[in-house]
Amino acid sequence: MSAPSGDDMLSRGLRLLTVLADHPAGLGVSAVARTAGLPVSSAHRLLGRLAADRFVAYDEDTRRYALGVRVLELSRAFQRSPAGYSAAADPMRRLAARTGLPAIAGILDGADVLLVLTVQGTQHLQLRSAEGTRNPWHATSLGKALAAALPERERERLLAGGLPAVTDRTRTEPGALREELARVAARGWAEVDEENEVGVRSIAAAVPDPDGHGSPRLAVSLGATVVLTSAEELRTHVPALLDCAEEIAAVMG
Amino acid sequence: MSAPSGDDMLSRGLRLLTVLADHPAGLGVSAVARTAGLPVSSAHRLLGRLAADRFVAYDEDTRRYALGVRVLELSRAFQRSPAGYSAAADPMRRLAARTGLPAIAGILDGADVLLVLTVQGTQHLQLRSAEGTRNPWHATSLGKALAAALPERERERLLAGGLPAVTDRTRTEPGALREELARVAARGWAEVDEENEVGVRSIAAAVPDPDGHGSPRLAVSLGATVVLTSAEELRTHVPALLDCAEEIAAVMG
DNA sequence: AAACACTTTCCATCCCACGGAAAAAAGGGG
DNA sequence: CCCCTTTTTTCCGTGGGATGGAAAGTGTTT
Repeated sequence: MSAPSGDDMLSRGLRLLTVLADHPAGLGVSAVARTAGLPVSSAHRLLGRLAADRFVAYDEDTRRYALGVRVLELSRAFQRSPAGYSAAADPMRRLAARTGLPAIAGILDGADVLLVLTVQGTQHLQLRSAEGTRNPWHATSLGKALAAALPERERERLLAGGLPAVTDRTRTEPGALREELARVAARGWAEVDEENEVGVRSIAAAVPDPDGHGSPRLAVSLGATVVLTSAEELRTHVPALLDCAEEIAAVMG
Repeated sequence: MSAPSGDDMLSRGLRLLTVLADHPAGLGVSAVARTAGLPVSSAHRLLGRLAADRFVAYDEDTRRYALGVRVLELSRAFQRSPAGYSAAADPMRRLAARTGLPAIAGILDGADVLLVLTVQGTQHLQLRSAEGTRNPWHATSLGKALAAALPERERERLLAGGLPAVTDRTRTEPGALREELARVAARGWAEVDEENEVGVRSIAAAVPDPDGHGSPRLAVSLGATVVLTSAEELRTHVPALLDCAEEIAAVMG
């Protein structure tokens, strides 16, 4: 809820990393310091340390800092870890093969859905590897599926946290969304129609919690373009989607 | 050469991250402290900060720490940055489509080749997304292609740095390897035959430096299994490989 | 040339990271 | 069930190093 990070050297350094993550083209010392809210000399020192460990790359010519190669290694390790949900990859591949559509797995992280695994479909709609992307929970089918399965307290907290419009189809009314989540919980899957991105619709189902208790951490979705796939056609894949979700639950148990 | 990192709070925290990266299953406080060479209380404090920023995930039930979701976001940002070589993706996709083989791009990082971009081939040989993987430079075609294009000083430093055997086909003689690199430099492409992984052969070409001066940072390779593709057949793809390397150079210039 | 913006270095002050130690908690045998 | 071991967590006094303002160095714009 409140500021998650302290202000020690470590948290400051990590903050610099996220600042650089928001500026892939690279940033100078003072620009980094400005956006991170730090004195220039401190930023300079911290960036030096980070660069020594190659978590940031320093371009001597342009005198700019950007993320370094070490972050790649970390993410690879993460994706292989249980938290990386690599166990979900095989069921998702089968789902994508059966339906021809791209399959995406995501988790709820704060008020965002974080995409953790993507499998390309066979159609020529190739979504760029989106792992690590954030989206507002209320604008995505993954987010709705996950929110619907949440304990009431947390679900209400999400609803109270603000529902900004992403497209002009995004639901922004807490009341209407609450009702939709009830329907989602009842039937076991969620749906989104150009609420997050114009031209894209998707369906999603939460992966049942293998532990039996607690709410699902993970959800799977199928995406499609509105021009190629009607809402009705997309719904025909709901059984396959639910199968996949249960397969994943079985594998992770 | 020497220890690259200092021993302040920041470097220690980053070291903990790499420790956790080596243990995807998760580790307890004392195990982390042991492998990182830190007092338990210090590791405990640092892990707490890292967890507060969600760079590590803490499982309250098992009391184990593992990498957290924030690293995913960082890597995504990295892959989109110029250093992530996303510009190479399109030429590589074309190369993979033309040849049917998986294409891989890598850079030299110390004595290792770090894979930064992979594109699946159309054959059923699907290499697992390998971005972030390290391999000894002298056992890979990418490494040979990059080393051959290096200034002599640096190339000799690599040769002097030790050439451990990976498979029983790995070249471990500095003299022989030096000669091979000379041939690679002359003809513009490198080749590897089960020197890094049994059953896999590959060819690689360095991407000419767009700046004109300086040595290439990036190389592209095509991989194949020995059972499906003979060395001769693989060599027929050399022109396509060189084309791709030049396309990438053009795009990045 | 002068004014400006940025990067890098320097250093005295002060704060906070440090780690040993102890407490608390969690297993694990007998 | 209790004792013993291992691990996790908390506590706290000390000292070293992080801190940030200022100045020097560097390059760019008007």
